[in-house]
Order: sequence, then structure tokens, then C-alpha cells
Amino acid sequence: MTGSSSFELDKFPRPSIAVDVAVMTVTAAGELGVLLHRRTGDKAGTWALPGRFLRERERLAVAIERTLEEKCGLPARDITGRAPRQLHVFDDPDRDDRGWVLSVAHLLVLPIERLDPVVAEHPGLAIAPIRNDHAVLPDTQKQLPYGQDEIIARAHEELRREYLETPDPERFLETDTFTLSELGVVHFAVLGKENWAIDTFRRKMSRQLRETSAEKRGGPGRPAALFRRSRHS
Amino acid sequence: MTGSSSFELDKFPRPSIAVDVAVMTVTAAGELGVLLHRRTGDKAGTWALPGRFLRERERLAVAIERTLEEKCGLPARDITGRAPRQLHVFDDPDRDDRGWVLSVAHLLVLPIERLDPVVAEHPGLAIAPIRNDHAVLPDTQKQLPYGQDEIIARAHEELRREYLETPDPERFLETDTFTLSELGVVHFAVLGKENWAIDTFRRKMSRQLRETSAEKRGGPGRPAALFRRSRHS
DNA sequence: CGTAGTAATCTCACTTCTGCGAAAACCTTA
DNA sequence: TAAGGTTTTCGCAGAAGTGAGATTACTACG
Repeated sequence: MTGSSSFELDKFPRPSIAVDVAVMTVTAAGELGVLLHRRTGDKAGTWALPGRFLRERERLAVAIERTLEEKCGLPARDITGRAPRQLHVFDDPDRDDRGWVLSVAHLLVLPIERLDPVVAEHPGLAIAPIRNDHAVLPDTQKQLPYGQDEIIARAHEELRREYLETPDPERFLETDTFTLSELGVVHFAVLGKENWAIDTFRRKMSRQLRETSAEKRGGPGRPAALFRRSRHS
Repeated sequence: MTGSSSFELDKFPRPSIAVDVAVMTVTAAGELGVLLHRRTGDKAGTWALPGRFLRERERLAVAIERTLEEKCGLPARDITGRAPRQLHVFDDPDRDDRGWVLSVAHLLVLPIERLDPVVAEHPGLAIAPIRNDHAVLPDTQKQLPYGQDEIIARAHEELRREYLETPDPERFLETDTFTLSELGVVHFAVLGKENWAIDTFRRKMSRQLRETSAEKRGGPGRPAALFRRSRHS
């Protein structure tokens, strides 16, 4: 920005700023899913990504956090320690028929354990699986409003890029230690079978983790070594 | 966003939106550089990235384009065919002492040939080389205002990520055909010597280019094969 | 207790990648 | 026109990565 006298700010009309968030998780079935909520107001009943308008001098991350709390009943402490990630600013002035709105799209990853109880309790919430790069809605609605399908596509793309190289950087897995299989379920959900090579996966990831002396046993098959995140990831 | 009655837009105060752009180039000396301009107004004389406030219903890319035209005298046709790339939204409400401003940072790559004549003509412009991930300013000023150093760091990081894999995706090189050495100068400028392996570079890039039957000769040394961008890059 | 089933890990041949030095092809200058 | 300098390209041996099958170590069930 250029140096300007302070009243210059008032010279220009200003857009409303919205935040939208694709909360992504890996379901118990091992599928990548996104949190949707049923809208209220004039377009009640349709599914959409959570989002709302930015309040005065509010930070984007805080707006995201409050949206999830207010609209989805997700307690704030379910989000602590997790930072929403900016994806894109949608700036088409005709995107929103209510007026001139810029929308900042975000990605937030949450473990399914945090989402499941909340979704079970609120009928206005759903976790839609993502197939072929778009969300499969719970009923006959085909698309999300305001081109939110593109948000999901961008979120998925971002995740794919990260998960090719790094072991669960967004922490779908919350536990301190985990087996390579557990990690594999997450990566498989993100990457899909076309980008999935189990051998390469195990080798690349185990190199980036610290092995613990413990094992996980109890299930069928050979016990699996438990790994821990390496210090700086 | 949730469905809302249309007057809801007016209920909230709205922030000013600024766009800032790191115009990056590779200088004749083979260094990565960024375009700076001397500010006017109350902080006249200090160097900063070009930027201004978004006008009513203006698209971000258009605001960038006009900023460069109005503030730096870059003719619009120097930018045609090139899309600024969003990097980040800076949302700290205290970032700008003039008020509540969100700033959308962008990266735009331009070939040095387009910048050189304009910079030579305008004394308020400079191309600052980037070393150790921050711009080396032309005079005693140490830092850019409003944390614009972070914009440069993000821009550089983004470029590094792309240029490890793909031959000049942002098109520092504008000519139709080029030799691997000419391409190498650009990649070296972006990646720095620590990420530079000439053999790997040649092999990885030549595979992604189409060889032409022409050669470039005239300089000292063996003539170099001229390559062309492959269709979809 | 033995057998079947399952999951994790190891082994090995094969392919690809990497760094380096040698060779090729040109320009300049004497 | 021959020698020297420069730049590009090729060739090779060693390193690293890949995919598939064999092996190991468990649980479940009769």
C-alpha cells in the first residue's frame, strides 16, 4: 500500500468479507469427508459449507472458529491447537447475489473423533464423503452454493500435495503414537488409489517418524510398531 | 456463508481491502529481484511493494494491473497474458495504522525485458535483489513497511516449490524457444545454489520440453539445442 | 494344541537416478 | 589453420528407489 492520508480509507466503498471453511476429516470407513450444515434463512434447508461474515476487526481464524461454534455447535476447545489454512479469496463481484462480497476460503482438518459426537447430536450437520473431487451430498441437492465445490476441490488438492511427501501434516490423527497402517488409512483417503503405492508410502513415511519401543497388538495379524511424530513435523 | 436476508450485509462494519504485489523478475545478472517503488504521501520516500485499495466491485487481478499502471507506469499490455497469483490475506487488524485493512498479497512474474525500460525511466522505481529471503533495498532503509518482507518470503517460497519440478512455469522467460542454459539461469536464480544440481536439472527439465531442430550458436562453446515449452505447460 | 487367517515386515532382483569425468562442437586469436 | 578456451552433451559406475513375493508373528477358532 502506498502512504496515504488516513481519511483515504473512507473514500472507497468497502466489500463485505465472508469466511468459508471446508472442515475435512477421514471417516471411520476410511473416506475423506467434509462437514456440511443445513442453512437457515431464505435458503433454508440447503447444504453448504459453514461460513459467515467477518465482524469488526475480527481475525479470519477467529471468525472461522466462532462460525464452527455458533453454527455447528463445535466447542472451541475442539479447535484449539489447529489453525485454519487460507486457500483462496473469491472475488467475483457477482458471486453473491446479496451484494459485493469477498469470500476467503479456508481448510481446517479435524479428527473424526471430534466431529462424530457433534454431528450425531445436530441433525443440521452432515459429513459428506468426497468422491471424484466433489462432495456427495446427503440428499438430492446436487451442488453447493456460491461455487463452494471449488473450495473443496482446492482443499483436496492442497491436502494431496502435502500428503504425498509428509506424514499426516494436518493431523487427521490425533494420538501421540500410531502404526504405519493407521497412518496409511489417512493417506489413502487423501490420495486415492491412483496415487497410492503402499511400499513407497511405508518407506518414505517411516523415515520421517521416530520409532517407539512399543507395539500395537490385539487385532488380527502381526503386531505393528508404533511410531511417533518426529520433533519438527 | 449461510442464507441471510439481504440487509444483513449492512449490519456489519466492513474492512478496507488492499492489494499488494511482489513483481518478481530475474535480472540480467541472474539474480532474483523484486520491483519496489518509492511511496508518496505521508511516508514519502520510503520503498514499498506496489499496492493500493480495492475499488468498488473491482476484481483483485484488475486492481493489481491498475496499480502497476498507475503507480509504476507499467503499460497494461506488459501484463496481459499474465495472472497475478494470490499468496495470502494479511488480517491483523493492527497491521495498518490507518485503520482496519485486510491486505491480499500477490505474486506476479514479469520478464526483465518488460521491466527494464520502465524502471530506467522512472526514478521512483527500483528492482531490489533478493538475498537470504529478503529484499536488499537500494538505500539505508532496512525493512519494507507493513511486514511486506513476509510477502516476499512467501512469494519466493512459492516459486521455489514450483521451480524444483517444472520448467519456468511462471514464465520469467518469454521467448518461444530457449536453451537449457537460459532456463538454468532462471531456475538457479529462484532456487539458489543450495538447491541446485545442474545434472538433475537438465535431465528433469529436458524431459518436460519439446526439442526443436534448431540450435543456438554464435556465443563461445558448443551450440546449444533450442527447446520449446511442451503443449500443456 | 493345531490349523487357518491376517497383517506387518523383510528380501531381492530390477529399474531409475545421480555425480562426475570424457568427448564433442563451436568461437577466438595468433 | 592450428591451438586454446568455452559450453554442451554423452557415458558410465555407484547409489537409491521400486514392486512383488516370501517370511514372520500374531489372533481366532475348532
